[in-house]
Amino acid sequence: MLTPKQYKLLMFINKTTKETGCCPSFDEMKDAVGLKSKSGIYALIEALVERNFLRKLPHKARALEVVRLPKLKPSAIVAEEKKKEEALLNAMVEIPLYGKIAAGTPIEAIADENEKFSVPYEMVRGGQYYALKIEGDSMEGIGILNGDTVIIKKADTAQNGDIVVALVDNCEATLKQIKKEGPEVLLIPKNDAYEVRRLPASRVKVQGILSSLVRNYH
Amino acid sequence: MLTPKQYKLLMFINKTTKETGCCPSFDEMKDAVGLKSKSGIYALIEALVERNFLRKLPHKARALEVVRLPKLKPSAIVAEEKKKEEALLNAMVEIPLYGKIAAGTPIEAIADENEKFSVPYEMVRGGQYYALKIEGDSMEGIGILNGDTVIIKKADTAQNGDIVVALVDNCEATLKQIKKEGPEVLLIPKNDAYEVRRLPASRVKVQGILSSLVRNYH
DNA sequence: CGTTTTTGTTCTACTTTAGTTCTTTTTTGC
DNA sequence: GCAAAAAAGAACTAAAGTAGAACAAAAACG
Repeated sequence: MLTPKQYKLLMFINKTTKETGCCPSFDEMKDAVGLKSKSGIYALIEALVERNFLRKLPHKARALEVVRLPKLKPSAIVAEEKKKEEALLNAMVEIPLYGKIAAGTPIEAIADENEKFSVPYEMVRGGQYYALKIEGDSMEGIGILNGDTVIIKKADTAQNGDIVVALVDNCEATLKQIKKEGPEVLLIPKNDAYEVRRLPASRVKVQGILSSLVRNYH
Repeated sequence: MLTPKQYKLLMFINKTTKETGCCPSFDEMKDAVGLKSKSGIYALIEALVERNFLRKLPHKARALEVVRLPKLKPSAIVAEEKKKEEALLNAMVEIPLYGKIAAGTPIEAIADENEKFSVPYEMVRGGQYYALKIEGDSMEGIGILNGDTVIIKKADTAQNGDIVVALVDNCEATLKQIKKEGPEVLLIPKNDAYEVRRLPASRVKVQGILSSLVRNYH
């Protein structure tokens, strides 16, 4: 349908008009698709207009409109994206470190937007993740220790038995195993020194599921 | 679609109309977008009317109406995409994954050169590191569980109390806490079901010190 | 009401930015 | 290695933006 260059240009035009609200100029386009002369852009745009992907208001500058987008990506683009994905596999990703969460007595999970935690991309593929620093020993029984960093996948539902970040009464967050019992929810610590909390389901919100754990010794 | 100036003016008109309840005058607009003459504003407005972003009630002053605004992506999405790009630049380091090590009965640390484990660079800064997969439960007491991956810093000496990879009789490697007692060395599991091994120092070689731990839950 | 002030429109002249067309060069695929 | 396609580059045309002034129309005001 489209050549890779045409596809790439069309996507760039679509993206920038949506992001900035105004159409890019030919020079901006040539930089974006990696050409050194805008005559090439002209040819690509003519082709896209002819195929009815773009419309241009005649005798106007910066006046292109995306008519439609192709359903299929050119195979060259698909291959390129696969390569990018592979590159990501060897890259690191920063996820927000939202602060400390009690594995003992519950405290608020403080949302400090500035702190970041770096993890391998594979750990956080497909989904939104954040990190929390464990404070307390209530989950010691399953090897989650004071000072560990846990990586949480955002979710608002969980299976019975999952370790979840649970928000109680909209003000205190805690890491516990969850178990549903009819209209009630059990928050189960993994340390005999702590007691299971039994709460009406309405007071408990799941904010994420434990996905990984990282501990540094020295 | 729009030129940058047109976009800026449209946004200004939209904003002030909503905030003050009445449309700004041409002079206010020229100050807002940084022009010194309002004739330019006139031209911009004509262009916006022509593109159907504005409507003006004829023979009225301060009588512009915003018909529509260009569709923008939510800024959150824009920011997220930018972050993804930046993530590509973040480097990860691959360290050898030497195979499974018993945290229970000792087995050989199999040196499989091909397997790699990716970790954030910060975790393995300054020193040589390798990864091992934990098999067994002998270190459960300090939160090192079956299936965990531990990151070991190469070293041939250790402090009392360190968790080390110890090679016994040059053939079996195991992860244990180490303690020196005169001519002997104690290898201490952290699970009451296992017994402390007491060996002459000559039979035990330290091959590394536990540095970090990574656990994946799902 | 008519006068003053504010506001909008038009015109000219000019600069900058953007789009088009053409020729030459490079790349690509048989 | 040759023909076709793609890209680069220069030269040109067109549109957008800038500025100032003159003027017309609408709003404000006593």
